[in-house]
Amino acid sequence: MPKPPKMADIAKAAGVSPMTVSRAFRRDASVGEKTREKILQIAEELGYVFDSTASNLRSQRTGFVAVTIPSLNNANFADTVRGLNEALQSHDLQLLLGYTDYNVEAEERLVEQLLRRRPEAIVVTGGRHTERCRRLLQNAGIPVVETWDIPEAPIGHAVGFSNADAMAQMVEHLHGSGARRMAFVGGDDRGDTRGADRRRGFVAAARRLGVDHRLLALGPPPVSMREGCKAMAEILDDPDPVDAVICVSDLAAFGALSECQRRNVRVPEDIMIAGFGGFDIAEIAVPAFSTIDAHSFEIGMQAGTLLASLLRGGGDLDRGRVIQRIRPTLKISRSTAARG
Amino acid sequence: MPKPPKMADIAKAAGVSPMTVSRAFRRDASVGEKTREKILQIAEELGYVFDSTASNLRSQRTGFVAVTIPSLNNANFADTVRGLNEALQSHDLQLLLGYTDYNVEAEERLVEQLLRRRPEAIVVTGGRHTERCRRLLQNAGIPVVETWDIPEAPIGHAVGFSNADAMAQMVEHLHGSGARRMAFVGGDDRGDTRGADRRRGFVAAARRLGVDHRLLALGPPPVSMREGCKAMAEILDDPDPVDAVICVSDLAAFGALSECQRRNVRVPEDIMIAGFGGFDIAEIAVPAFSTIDAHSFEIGMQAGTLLASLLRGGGDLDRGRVIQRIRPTLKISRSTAARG
DNA sequence: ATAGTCGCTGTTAACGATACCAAACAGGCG
DNA sequence: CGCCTGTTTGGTATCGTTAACAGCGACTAT
Repeated sequence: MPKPPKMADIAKAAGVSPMTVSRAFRRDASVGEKTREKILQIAEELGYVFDSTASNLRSQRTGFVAVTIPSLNNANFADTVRGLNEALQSHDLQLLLGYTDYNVEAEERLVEQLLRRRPEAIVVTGGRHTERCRRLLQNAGIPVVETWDIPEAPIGHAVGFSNADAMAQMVEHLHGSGARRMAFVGGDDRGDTRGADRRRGFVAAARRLGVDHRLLALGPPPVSMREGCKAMAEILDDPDPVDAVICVSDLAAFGALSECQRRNVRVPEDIMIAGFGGFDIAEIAVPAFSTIDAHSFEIGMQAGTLLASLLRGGGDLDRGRVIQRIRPTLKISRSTAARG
Repeated sequence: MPKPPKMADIAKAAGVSPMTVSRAFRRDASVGEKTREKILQIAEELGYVFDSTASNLRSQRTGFVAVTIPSLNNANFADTVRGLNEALQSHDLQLLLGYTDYNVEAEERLVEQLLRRRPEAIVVTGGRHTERCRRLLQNAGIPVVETWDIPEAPIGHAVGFSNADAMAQMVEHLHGSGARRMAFVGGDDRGDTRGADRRRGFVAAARRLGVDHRLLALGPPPVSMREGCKAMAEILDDPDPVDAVICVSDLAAFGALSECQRRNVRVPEDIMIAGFGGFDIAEIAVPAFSTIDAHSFEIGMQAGTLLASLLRGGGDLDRGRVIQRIRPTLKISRSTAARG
């Protein structure tokens, strides 16, 4: 098997210097139009594939943007990644994706692994990190964006919202619909700081409104539909049930809703249900249930746009620390309608 | 801002040669245990982060496995990616992910872009590619795995199943439950070859069984819940409705189911519904609906395991072309129960 | 004692592209 | 015709690591 051709081979075949071939492969470079076409054609014929490993080393630019998310199998984070990708791909920036499985130690390892690849920027989910992880990010010398939270002490930029406030809004809405005894269904939140923040917001708002409240924890995140079923089963089996159930995610909320249907418990007449995330299912389920749309896609898009302008934007790099606050939307549906 | 340290700096600080530092950072290399510890400690103190761009170039190994999937926002593909990741991460192989948006031209561009990064292997979804894309993959000189289909003429290895056969199985099941007039709800399938295969399987089986059948196409993939609603609305508005509806994905099936609930159409008594994908929702919805579990995670896991053994497995690289056939599981639920 | 083996460390020269600088060339203008 | 400006092209050194090989001391077997 012959070795694959390199630029020097193309150069020889085209009767130009390797430098000219290099220029022919880049948008910005100045090469005669005819020369470029000839070079590209010869490259195609010889089956040349540009080698970015060499380019990366010499130019000290990889075109990578590293991204850490807790889990791929979560429509919210997937949407954020989609937004990032959309904003970045037109600038020749490639996502380098890794997941942390809702675990800050795993995040630290992952971040180190990603930084070895010399990304030009890094996007992390959440604002809680190990000490060493913070240090790594700070010293990396590249733009850092924390998403989904607005951390108290951001490392670099941030695009997110207050999970606690968003949840508090939902509690107020339910209270306005007449709910007086509420349950919060969440997961263990050692690693899921967003889940923990939502729970905090729930408790704070419930206290403030003087609403009776209880908490259910359901094992490690991500909290799925099945867990929602179990939680609702537990709630309904309780001799002294609640008026309203708020779930840490729409998946759990749907599980809860389905459990009600199985038992012929009416929603919202017998019990109200609300979720979090703005998933399609909240709108499609019967009855549709109330949720909070955190605008996952938008979060990614904004983080991506910010990075694109920082990395490829020309001169105005010094806009300092950017804290982008997204406003989650409360989407009210029949599942939390006030009782006639 | 001082420049970040490189191996030579660590070497100087530790009083050893750069080569020894290099060895200290690798598992396999032979370095004195004391020396290694000292080097790693000094590296940590100086905030050194290993630079794989240089390593990649010199060693001609990147540790990348490139993956193309149609869309991240699809639980099935996300599961496959999760399986891949699980199988590969313990071998120091990083996924390099890109999406094609169900478009073979976009796939071609993506594959070229990915190959520039010199991955050690590439996993693509599906068996249909542009001519140039096939050529690129063939000439890349790395293992190629096609997943989710078993192509007629595989480029390299394959891990998948016959979408057509799987769907035919479902048609047979519905026929066995008494359905005699069926509709298939799918998307435009210019790019979605898996969707197209499922439709083919549906038509073939329906013909074979002499079952009346019709097709609904609902715009570009991915087909979502909303499209399922619309399709079911159309079907129910038809003065001459069908017995059973098979959807190209579970999301569409759930949409269809919810439309029935809105209209108080009973499932399965008035109409049967089946989906595809083995999503959680099929099991949780009320009624639970029948689906085909394609074992998405397993597909990724097997592709990953295969690659790990090819790339890191030692000597037995020559096992030739591997065609791994996954057997999808028909999961039968109440939505397609035979009428009493 | 001597050769052979093993474990560890050092030296040199790449990997394949591009930054940087210099040179060749074309065209415009007085 | 010569000078100047701007575009296109070429030569050289280099990015930071590691493959390949050599060297050195310690230990074992004969």
